Amino acid sequence: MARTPTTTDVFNAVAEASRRDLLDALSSGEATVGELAERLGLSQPAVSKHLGVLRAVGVVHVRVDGKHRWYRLNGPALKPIHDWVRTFERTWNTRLDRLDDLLAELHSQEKKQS
Amino acid sequence: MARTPTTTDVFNAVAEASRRDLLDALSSGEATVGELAERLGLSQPAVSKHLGVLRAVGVVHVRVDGKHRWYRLNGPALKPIHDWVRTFERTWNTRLDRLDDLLAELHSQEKKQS
DNA sequence: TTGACACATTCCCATATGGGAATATGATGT
DNA sequence: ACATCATATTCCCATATGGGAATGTGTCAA
Repeated sequence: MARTPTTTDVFNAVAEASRRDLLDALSSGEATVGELAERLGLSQPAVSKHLGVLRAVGVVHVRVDGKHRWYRLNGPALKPIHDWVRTFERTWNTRLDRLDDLLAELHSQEKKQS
Repeated sequence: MARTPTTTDVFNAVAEASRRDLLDALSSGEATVGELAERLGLSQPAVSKHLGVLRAVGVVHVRVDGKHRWYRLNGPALKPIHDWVRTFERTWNTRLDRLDDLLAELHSQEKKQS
């Protein structure tokens, strides 16, 4: 057999750096194919295809609006990756590190609410 | 161009399910190629090749011991994945969820120390 | 209807894959 | 030296890739 198809699961879909870049770009909100193409310096067909893969594994959703297509991030689809890699977290993170992380996050959350 | 080579980075190396299985198996400690092959039901050459990829991206290390080769997990090499996917954590996790996670982990750590 | 626009799809190609089978390498025991 | 064991490597092949170029599709405005 050949290599596992990119649309098999989120792990394979996200292996490609351009697709991770697309998700990063979408984390700030909805975006159009053209916008993404310009932001990432990719051709329009390239972006369309990458978004097709990301859509196939459910990590992005589309909203059709006239001749535009608004792509939106669907974060929870990335959870399997998080859950898996989290198993190994203890190999580099101590409990105190994690507490620091949590406190830092609580702080940033407080800021956003003020 | 073709697809990004598996040895490019950890993301690509870990996209293949068999290689994730290998890492899972190694999380309980060092293991031999033969052991891994039997545990995962893979052929010896297959395991050797997969380990080669994992080694190329630094997520496993080898220790030569006579005619045996003890492979060992190098967890921190997975951190880039964790760091990246963590950016999206807030899309599915609330602060309280994370607190629950932390408490659960502290509990399990306490158990291991008794 | 026609044209312009925003995307999606198709066709092309060089390239790497993972798996099996076969073979090479290297260390050990006799 | 030799046979054996544990791994690595090579050769094979079907298959999918990502990118560019070209083309198809659907929507809007005049």
